Amino acid sequence: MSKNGEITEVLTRGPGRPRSEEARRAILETTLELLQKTGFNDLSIESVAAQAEVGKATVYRWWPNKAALVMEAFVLAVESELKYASTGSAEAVIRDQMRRWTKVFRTPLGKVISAVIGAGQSEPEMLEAFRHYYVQPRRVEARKLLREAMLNGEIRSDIDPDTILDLLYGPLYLRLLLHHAELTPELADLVFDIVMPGLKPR
Amino acid sequence: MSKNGEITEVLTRGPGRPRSEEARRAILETTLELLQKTGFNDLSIESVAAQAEVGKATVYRWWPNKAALVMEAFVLAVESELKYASTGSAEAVIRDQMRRWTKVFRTPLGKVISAVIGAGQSEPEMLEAFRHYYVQPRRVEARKLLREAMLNGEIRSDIDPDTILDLLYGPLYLRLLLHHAELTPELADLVFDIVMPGLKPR
Amino acid sequence: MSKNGEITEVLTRGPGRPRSEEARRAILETTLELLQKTGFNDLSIESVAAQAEVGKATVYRWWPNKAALVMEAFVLAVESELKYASTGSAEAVIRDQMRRWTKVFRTPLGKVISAVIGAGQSEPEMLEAFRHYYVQPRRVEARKLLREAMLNGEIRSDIDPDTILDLLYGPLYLRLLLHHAELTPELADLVFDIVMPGLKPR
Amino acid sequence: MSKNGEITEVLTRGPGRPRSEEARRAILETTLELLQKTGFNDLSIESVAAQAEVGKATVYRWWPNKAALVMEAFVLAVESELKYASTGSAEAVIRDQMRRWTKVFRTPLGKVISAVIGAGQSEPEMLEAFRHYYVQPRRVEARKLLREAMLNGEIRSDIDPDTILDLLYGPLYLRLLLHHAELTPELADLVFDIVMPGLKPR
DNA sequence: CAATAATCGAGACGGTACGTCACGTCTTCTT
DNA sequence: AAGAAGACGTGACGTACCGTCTCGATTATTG
Repeated sequence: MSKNGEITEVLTRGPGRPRSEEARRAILETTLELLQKTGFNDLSIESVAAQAEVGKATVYRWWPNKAALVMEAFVLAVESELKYASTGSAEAVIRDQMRRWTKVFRTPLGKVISAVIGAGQSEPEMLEAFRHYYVQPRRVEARKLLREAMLNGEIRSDIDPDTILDLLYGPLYLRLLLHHAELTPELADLVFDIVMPGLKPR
Repeated sequence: MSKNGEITEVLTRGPGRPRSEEARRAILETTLELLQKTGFNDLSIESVAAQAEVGKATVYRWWPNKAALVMEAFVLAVESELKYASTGSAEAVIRDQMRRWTKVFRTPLGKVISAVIGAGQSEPEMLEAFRHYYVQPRRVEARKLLREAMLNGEIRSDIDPDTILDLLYGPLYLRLLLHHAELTPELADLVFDIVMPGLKPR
Repeated sequence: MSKNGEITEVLTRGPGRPRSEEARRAILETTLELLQKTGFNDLSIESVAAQAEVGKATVYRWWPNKAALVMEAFVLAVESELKYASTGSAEAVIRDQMRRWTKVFRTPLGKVISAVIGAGQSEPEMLEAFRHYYVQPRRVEARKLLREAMLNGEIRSDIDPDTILDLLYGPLYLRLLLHHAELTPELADLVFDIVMPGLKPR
Repeated sequence: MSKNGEITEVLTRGPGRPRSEEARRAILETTLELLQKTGFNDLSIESVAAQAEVGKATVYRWWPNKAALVMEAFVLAVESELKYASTGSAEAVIRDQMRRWTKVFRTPLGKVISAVIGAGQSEPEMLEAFRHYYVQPRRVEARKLLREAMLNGEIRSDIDPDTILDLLYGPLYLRLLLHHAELTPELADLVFDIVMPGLKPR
């Protein structure tokens, strides 16, 4: 993310004016706003700096390029969304996760996520960051539950849990990215109900 | 695509020097080449014109912007790939289609397709073109087979055939776009085998 | 001027469609019109062709460049103005010529003439044409009269007649080109009256 | 000239990187050089920027168009030439000025001046600048001397001093612009000698 | 409490690509 | 053959951002 991790910044700080937290926030918020409004391609650092009322060099001092900036803005937008807790059986939790996703995808954040994936097709580190900061953290719990269900004999154990998650989320992502059909909680249920039988042990 | 459809161009042509087919081909081929090499973002019309040894104005005369140009180049690249024929049962044909896809996605064309979808997140008409020129033509046969299978009672008839195709192809697209795992014919088989049971009539 | 002199064109003509006199006239008239309206720099052959409803190639077929075209338009505009006749003594005739000039300079033709001289600062052949088609023909009579007056002892004979004409017309041209003061027949008289004493034999 | 007058620029300067004096000089010098080499029409801002090793935007930041740029270059070239001093009677001083002019007109600066007047036929503000920055400053002294000579009864007082200067310099400008005869100090003397008798009180 | 140092905003800098316009040439059909 | 129509490669136009730089001003730590 930013050049200095938070810990070192607090404990040992050299002389000189400290980084303006206000500027940082303004830049990231403006980035998110413009990202939703104009998309990744038309988002210029020039316009971020102008709208955030910040010097252009201040942006470049902390983020090496547009991708890094957008990435951090994206992470900021997405991290607050992680605080949830589902309870119940493995199947109930995953089904609940999937439903929640379809709802998140329909907020402005959905536009940000598809913009990030889109930009990632040109910028590999963008994609890497998306997987690292978004996909993986969200799969942790589901993966654990799937493994437990495999041990319990509730689902087939000859398939990689991540592949199962690809099967469940792939159709949702497809609609997010291709816009050829609506993305609804009902679709999440349908996908889940169709895929599950195939996961039962024979 | 181009301003004049081919038919009217042949039958009734006004005065004036006709469009140079050579220039058109050079531009589209160069576009494809650069698209694979540098991606959508770094592809500049300036460089296309230079490498195709064509005036920049000639590009702008026929394509209003980069998206339109890339779109037509994409269609050109993709249309020759449509000529195939699978035979057998509905399930056999669809399984075969899916396997073939995973192979196409690994050629340079795969890079073009993901670039198009990526760019489409910023440019709606790009996405529209992708759906219209790529997705739909390829789904025609599968959709027909699925409908027949529904009538025969081989698969559930309470699901939209396109949604079924989303279920089958979504996981493949996910790997194409997120690059988090490999895209293999075996994956196609696995997806097919897991999804199919859920489609059987209860 | 045009590639083929008029005589050969009439006497020996090859096969093929003859040159369109209508197009020629339309081009030259449009040129004059645009020359007065927009000046030499902003006059484009593209716009001449468009406004004259003529193919661009037709312009280039007969005139090698903008300068040549403007030159011929200028000559056309100016040649009708040559038909006059002054009578009387040398001094009376020259004074009359000078007065007439100041009047011509104030018509739209004056704008054309100053545009031609202006353009001539960049294009030598333009200047050459101006001198050949405008200045020289108009000086013929005055020069003859001056020489006679020298022989008669009315004016000094130790000065080149053309230098005398420079003395008389220089101040007028200066006002035409610098626009720092008005160009009036009275000025012509004043210049004449001041210069003449210095031309009397001592 | 430039957007900020020099005085305010020194006294009160806003924030931001200050204008590069080096770039300014390089641009103006390159402009002068190209103006003499290629004339006004063929001088492109693109080539000025390239040869001055300066971004094109830097030129456009400070000069709105080619005319403004050439004008300031012209003023720069001409202002150093003003520092001279003639002494003696009114007639001696003016004669001396005229001779000096014919010499200046034959240096590369002469080419610049005729280019400026030529361009001025299309661009009024160019002409305005020429009169304001070149003609007027140079006429100040001569005008003063002429007025004194009128009061002393040495020359007619019924003629506007500027008209007298038109009479003296008109013939010189005519040769500068029409190139039909050489521009020599002897011509300056001849013009002076012929015009003066007509200026004596009757 | 000064000196030092890193930050801030502002904005100019050398560049690159944009999309447009006119150049002068060409290739077609029509007259 | 010459006409109009109009596409061609070329190159300059004026604009927008890029990422870097240099200012004066501000805000912290250090001697």
